[in-house]
Amino acid sequence: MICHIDANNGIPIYEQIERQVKFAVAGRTLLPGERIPSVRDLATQTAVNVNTVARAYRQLQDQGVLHSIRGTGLAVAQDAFEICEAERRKLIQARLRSALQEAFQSQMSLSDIQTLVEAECRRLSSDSDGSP
Amino acid sequence: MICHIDANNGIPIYEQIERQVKFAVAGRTLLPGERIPSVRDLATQTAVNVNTVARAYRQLQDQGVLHSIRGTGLAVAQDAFEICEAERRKLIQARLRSALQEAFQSQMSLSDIQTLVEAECRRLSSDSDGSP
Amino acid sequence: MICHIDANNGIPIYEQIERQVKFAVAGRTLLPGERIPSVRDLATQTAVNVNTVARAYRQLQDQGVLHSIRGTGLAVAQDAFEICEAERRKLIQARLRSALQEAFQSQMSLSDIQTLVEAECRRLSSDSDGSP
Amino acid sequence: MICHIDANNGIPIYEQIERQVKFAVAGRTLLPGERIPSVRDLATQTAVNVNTVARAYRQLQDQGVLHSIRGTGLAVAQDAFEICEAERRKLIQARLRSALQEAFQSQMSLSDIQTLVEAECRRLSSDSDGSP
DNA sequence: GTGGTCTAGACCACC
DNA sequence: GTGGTCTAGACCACG
Repeated sequence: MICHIDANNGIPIYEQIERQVKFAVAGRTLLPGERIPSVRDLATQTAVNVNTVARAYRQLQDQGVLHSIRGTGLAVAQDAFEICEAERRKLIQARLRSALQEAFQSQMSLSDIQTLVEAECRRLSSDSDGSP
Repeated sequence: MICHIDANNGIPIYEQIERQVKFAVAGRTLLPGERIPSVRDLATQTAVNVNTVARAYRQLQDQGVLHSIRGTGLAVAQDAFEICEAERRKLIQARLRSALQEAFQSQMSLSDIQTLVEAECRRLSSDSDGSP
Repeated sequence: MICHIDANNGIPIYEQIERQVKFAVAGRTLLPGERIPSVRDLATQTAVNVNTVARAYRQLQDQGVLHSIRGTGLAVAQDAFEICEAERRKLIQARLRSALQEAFQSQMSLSDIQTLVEAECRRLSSDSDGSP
Repeated sequence: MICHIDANNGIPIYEQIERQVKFAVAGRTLLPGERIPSVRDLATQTAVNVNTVARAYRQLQDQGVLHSIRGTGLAVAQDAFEICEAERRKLIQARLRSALQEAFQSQMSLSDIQTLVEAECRRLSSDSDGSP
């Protein structure tokens, strides 16, 4: 599993890790039962402190996404996929909704909003498609 | 001018005030030259700390949206409308962009995203249309 | 609020704090809406590291027992009493159950168990009653 | 001898094994002189690491419950019954005591506690009695 | 080797 | 003043 951390984007590092693990599970990159990298491995790999990774993993355990096998490490829980998929949808929907709501409330017209959304979508797909 | 503050949504209170003032100017609710509520009034009205309101006002002054009238308080600057309109677009675009980006990065397909956006737009326009 | 910590009883310190806060709420010592000691205060008062107290408080927030008032501190949530009361009952019941179950499974007779329980209860009530 | 291990209940696995061996001896399921499963057998049978079983056995030897028969394995010591019976009482009493103590400290009344205990006892005896 | 806990000390944003 | 995050380094129990 690969994990990209941006230490200066305002979002707490442990939350970035949390989210990326969840999204990986929701996207079938991480399968139920599979072991995840040890805290020490992920810490060195991402140049983040061990405690920070441990915190992310701990919170994922609290949410039932991971479960610990004593002395052996952490693995994705059997029912993690459902949890993560629901979570992903919820997170994305919430942010999208608040953004659109703000746009709408500030008296921007619906067609203006649509135009903006389409422009962004084009940008995103071209970023991932052709030119890097 | 009415200002709604949510103390626990993660967005700094002073920033919420800033945004709402700017959006009010951009939406012609606050007109250039018009006086705005005193720091104390807005503070008591919104149950927010005086320092926090003062900070928001100060930053609005720094950006040229407000200007002080000696001994009388603060008023909307003459060229505030242009500033705020541009600002509004920028702010909304930024938030929308980051929301869409996240959706896209989480391996949600573009068509799924579009569907979600449309659903939200319908919800918003129906909220403002018929039933309150 | 007073909090007693035993650093060497095997139970994590943050968990001891968590439990004592919950029990205080369940026992009406801490009332909904009431402010709790700041992390720094409780830390010095109990001779525990600030981070450890902060962790306990954070987990209590996650469970909806506390809520933070930005820049002001933490307070007991409005519906904390119900949560804590249920939690208390659950915790106690679980431990009692597992203890009794073990006793029973090891072929100790029910009357023996009852005797043991009564002896303990007498000990406990006399500890708190008369002689210290 | 049958041994049930729960890898994630907080109690160290070696301790679970220790307890269960002792309780088996105290309950006349394992008789003095009888051989116990080899480290490897118990390990595979319970899906536990060999080292962990070895550790449990070693500690049982240290306490005089088991003794090694050169080249043949381990057997229950001749005076193991007395040791284990006393130990069983001690272990059960300790756990029961701490559970009751916690209940009491959390401001639950003695009569409430008694009620809870009785309910649990009823449940236990009915579980073993009629319906499996 | 694994995760878990704790400490100490620093820095930040917010009020 | 408040809580929140992060780092560094230590120690522990478990396998």
